[in-house]
Amino acid sequence: MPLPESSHYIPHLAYDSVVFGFSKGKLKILVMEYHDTGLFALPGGFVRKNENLDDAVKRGLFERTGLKEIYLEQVHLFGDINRFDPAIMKRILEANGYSVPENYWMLDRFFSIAYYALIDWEKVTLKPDTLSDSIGWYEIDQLPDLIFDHKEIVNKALLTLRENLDKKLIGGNLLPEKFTMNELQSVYEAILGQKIRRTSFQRKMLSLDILDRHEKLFTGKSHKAPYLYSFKST
Amino acid sequence: MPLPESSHYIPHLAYDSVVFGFSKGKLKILVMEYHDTGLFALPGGFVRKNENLDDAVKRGLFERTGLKEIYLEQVHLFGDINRFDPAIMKRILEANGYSVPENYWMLDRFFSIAYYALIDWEKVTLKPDTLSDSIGWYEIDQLPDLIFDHKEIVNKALLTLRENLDKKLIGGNLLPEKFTMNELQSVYEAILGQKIRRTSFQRKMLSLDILDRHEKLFTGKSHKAPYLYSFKST
DNA sequence: CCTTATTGTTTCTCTGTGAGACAATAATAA
DNA sequence: TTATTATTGTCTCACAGAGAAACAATAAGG
Repeated sequence: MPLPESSHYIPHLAYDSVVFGFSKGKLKILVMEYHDTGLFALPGGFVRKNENLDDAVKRGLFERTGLKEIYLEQVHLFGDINRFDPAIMKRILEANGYSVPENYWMLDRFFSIAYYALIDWEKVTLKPDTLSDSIGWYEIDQLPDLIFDHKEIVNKALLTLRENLDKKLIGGNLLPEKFTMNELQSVYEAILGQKIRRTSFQRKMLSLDILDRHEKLFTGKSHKAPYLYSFKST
Repeated sequence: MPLPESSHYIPHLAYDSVVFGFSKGKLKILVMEYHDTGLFALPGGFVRKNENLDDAVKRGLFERTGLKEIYLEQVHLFGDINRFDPAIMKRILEANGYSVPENYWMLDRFFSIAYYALIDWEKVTLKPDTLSDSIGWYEIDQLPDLIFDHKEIVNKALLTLRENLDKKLIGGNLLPEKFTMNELQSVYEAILGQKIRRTSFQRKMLSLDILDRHEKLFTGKSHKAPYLYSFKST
């Protein structure tokens, strides 16, 4: 596969996505590792010249997760001069066997538009892109060192997610169709990074009138079985 | 003055700023009118190749308002293909007497990063840029037709401002150093677009412990004089 | 049938807000 | 000087929502 051509993409503009998933009570994000470099980064990419910005992000996420319908929110455009380091980009490309021309476009200054995505962890089929040999889930507080300002991007995305937690119905995007109140509470706790009072949370969620109650979930444990809930479709 | 050269600026990326001011009880924004076109637009500009994004926005606002220290918040990156219309840009340039080359960079597709700014209306000295013959204040609900998607940018900026109203201490940036509780309430009402209960507002503001109370303001009206307040510096 | 762990609900308290009442007061009119 | 008027600062009462804890229901195991 040849090096991507400048003529196909908008120069100086990249996107980086913070893909949140939830499993085993922990909030996690997707991180890629580039071939033979030990460098970790957020899944990102470039915008084609005839492509809407949002579509570019969706395309990148589809290629890596197999998901077509993804909940997306824009976070911030990072545009400091020093956020980008062409030496690192060159190292990544060369580690993949490319010989990089002197003024190759991917070594220029880059702005990055950050998005966060919320996905149901179970529905994902991970696939590394051509430059990387792994893509995987990392707990939010156990991330490896990330290139450029990607750590800052993660922090800003998490902050934005927290601010949106009450305004937008976020829980549903990180859980399967049906879930228990306890699971929903765990999602909120993982996002906020703190414990929530069980009874208050249940009362509030039920009073919002956004949940449908379904059959009970019998887990085999020796105690009362919890109800399953789903978010109302309308 | 020659046409701006492509080599000095980041291609495909512009910024547009929604500059909020407050006077006579109304929320207003700055709008420019381009020479001999009848076209109105938000004050915007381009990012120099060796310039931080935030600095570019500050530079543009300084040139038009004379203010160095401006409260800025990023709003959104607008990146749909169809948001930009090269014909309009060509018309603006030609109305200014330029002959525009075939593939001139300013006719390319543009992304626009939107910011809002909050300024003290009294401190501003307005100055149109070279392409426009006027820059002035317009009430938020009496804007002229704006080019491209600038109306949408205004709406999004206002929405973001509302969401930030409680989190960030916004009132102080739109008022002089000292102000009455009534003036502060008017700012909140103008931003929210609805009346607020006087007593609740006063009680809440005072309980937040963010205001210093100063001397009374004697307006000459025949009623009790209100106190002046300022935001605490720390 | 009793125990255990967890869930769903209820109760009590405290805080903050909506709504309105009331007192204070700066200038004007009598 | 005194009464009037408009607006401000404060207080009171009612109500809604959240924190904290108690209590009842119940699925499985012993």
